[in-house]
Amino acid sequence: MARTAGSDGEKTEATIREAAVNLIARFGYEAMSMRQLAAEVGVQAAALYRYFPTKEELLFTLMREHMEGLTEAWETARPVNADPVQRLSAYVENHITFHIERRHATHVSNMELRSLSPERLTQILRMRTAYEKELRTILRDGAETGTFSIDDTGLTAMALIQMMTGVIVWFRPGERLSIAEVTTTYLSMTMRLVGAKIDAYGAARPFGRAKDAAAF
Amino acid sequence: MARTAGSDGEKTEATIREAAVNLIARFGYEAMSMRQLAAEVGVQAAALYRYFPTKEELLFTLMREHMEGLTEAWETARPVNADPVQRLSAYVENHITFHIERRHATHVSNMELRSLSPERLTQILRMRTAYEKELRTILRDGAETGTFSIDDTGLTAMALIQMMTGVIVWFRPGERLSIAEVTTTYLSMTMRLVGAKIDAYGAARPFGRAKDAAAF
DNA sequence: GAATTAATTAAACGTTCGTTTTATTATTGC
DNA sequence: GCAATAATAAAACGAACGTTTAATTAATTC
Repeated sequence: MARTAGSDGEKTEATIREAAVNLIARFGYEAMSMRQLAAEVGVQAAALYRYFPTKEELLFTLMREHMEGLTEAWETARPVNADPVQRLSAYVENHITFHIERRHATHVSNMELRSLSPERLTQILRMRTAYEKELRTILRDGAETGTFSIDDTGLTAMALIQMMTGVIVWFRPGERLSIAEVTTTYLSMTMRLVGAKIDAYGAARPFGRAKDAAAF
Repeated sequence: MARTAGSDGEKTEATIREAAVNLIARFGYEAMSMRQLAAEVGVQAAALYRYFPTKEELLFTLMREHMEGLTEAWETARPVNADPVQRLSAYVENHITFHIERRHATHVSNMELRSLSPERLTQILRMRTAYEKELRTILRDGAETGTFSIDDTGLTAMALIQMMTGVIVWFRPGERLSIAEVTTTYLSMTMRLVGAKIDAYGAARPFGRAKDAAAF
């Protein structure tokens, strides 16, 4: 009926975050109750409010940190002074790896946007748009230099992102394919989709050369 | 406080279906209350239970009919005795057209699966799997005859479906692009993604010949 | 070791939810 | 035009929801 032995705020907060991502991904934000979350964490529902003032703020925190993580991952992975093929390769690889490794958090960020207040929705969408713009820039550069042949840059960017993010719907770790195999195949499909020149792509390939060269 | 003048069961049921699809697509199944739905229809909440025994049965009905509609549309559109390129073209065209014209129902069928009971979920997933299998068959046939060059048939099918269905996320009728323009561009991207031979595709093209020939 | 602060429980609050019950009126069939 | 039935309204049910308040104990500080 009060503070329990060995209790630690930082640990509790981390446990809440983790449990919330899993529960929301599985049941949905609206369907997850604060009591259910508290039970999963091992505390009473009231204890959650020491860490997050409202249920929506908890959701927003999860989404914001997911988007920040994605942006940071890309800033780290983004090659400097590279040609469009290399940059597109890096984007695809980073996107798929990041999303597969954070399947549940991605599910939350993609499916629960409508549960955010307008202001918070705008904030998340702004981060998402900025991230997607990076891809559009790569595609446009590649189209202008003749490396890619693309009808509609914006439409192609959306198609690629939907295709790549869709991996989390069917991918299950430890089954038929490894992350690396999935990434390789998606890289190959992406390059064909944007009409990348074989030579330019072949020269830029970071891994899996033999199998993919045949795929073209 | 009882039956109202001009009330008609069939009309009311149709109105409920329509309003439910829109509300669930906008707010989500869990977030939509039966009272909210009733208000949208213009009746009391109790009246809904004359048409659907539970909220979940209502959701299931909407999903089942959406999947049945998709299956029927494909059975009508499916070409007989056609080569893989023609069949893939028909599949893409049917899929995109159907989904764009039923954006809200598609949203419901894709996002609210976790609100179904296990038995109903299985039933919907069975219909979906059967529909997706049609695409895998086309891809496999094309790969075997050398018309397509594909790494992994199952993976490519999932990638294509995610890419095509993703249209409903960003497409808004009456904006920059028409349905036909979107379909044409997606057809072009699809054919490149599966490595279709240009000649075979060009010969099979049902529409938009000039623009798309250039796209390859 | 006393005072302070951090972490939590237990209980309750008002609201809303899906659903049921009962009564009432419009329409239809004969 | 009268009985049967279809279509609704009004009110209520118990349960669950997000959240708040107050009390209580563990850990930390000095």
